[in-house]
Amino acid sequence: MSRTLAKTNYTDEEQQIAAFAKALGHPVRIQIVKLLNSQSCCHTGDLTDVIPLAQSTISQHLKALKEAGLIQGEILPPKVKYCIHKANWEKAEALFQGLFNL
Amino acid sequence: MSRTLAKTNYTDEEQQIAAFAKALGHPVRIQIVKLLNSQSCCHTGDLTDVIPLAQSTISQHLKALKEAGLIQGEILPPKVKYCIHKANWEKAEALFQGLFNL
DNA sequence: ATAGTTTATCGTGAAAAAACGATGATTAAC
DNA sequence: GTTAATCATCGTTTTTTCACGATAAACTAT
Repeated sequence: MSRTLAKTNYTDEEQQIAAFAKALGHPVRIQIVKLLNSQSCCHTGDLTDVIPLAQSTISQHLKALKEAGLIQGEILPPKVKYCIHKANWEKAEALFQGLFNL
Repeated sequence: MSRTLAKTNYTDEEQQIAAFAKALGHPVRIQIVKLLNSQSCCHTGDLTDVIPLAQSTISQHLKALKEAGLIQGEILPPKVKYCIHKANWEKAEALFQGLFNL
């Protein structure tokens, strides 16, 4: 079976750092992670108060950050508490540091 | 005149780091900046040898990195020599460092 | 002048991102 | 059981990204 005719040929590290970078590639998401870092955590509602975007839009951005692994959400009915995913955050930090200190 | 009904309200810093992150948000572009950092500089042709993508596609990615300010190109006919834009690279480094050390 | 090399740009198509309103799901409080 | 609150998901539209081939631009070398 011939699959992947066009080889991808990126290292895991390259893909990982690109994924982190992509997740941080929007000013709203920068705002969000900065907020989550300053306060230890916060709810979606807190964000909709601060950010002039529709609630559904903010939810989408949170999903993007979550899928990249940079944040995590704890369901705490009827709210959801979002926090930085510390382990992955530090992983991202290390990757960027490695990239810039070549 | 009413313009900008939906206020943007991002700081320059947030926009700047998001722009840098966005430019780094693709594995090929990570590969490219890594290459440009290891060798001091290189030509587009060198990249097309290493990366299995069409020449026009690579040129597009170089353009994205250039517009973000992370690299610069010196026309050296008939070739173009690409290098890291050192000042902006260090600016990006500082911004990411600031983001991660909150 | 002709031909060759190198790179950017144009035009296109497919896929993903960004934004919104509306709807659903879940739980708390009454 | 109704109602209110909180958040995610769905469906949609618009814009942007990614990739390609083809063409154009610029300079070398013959």
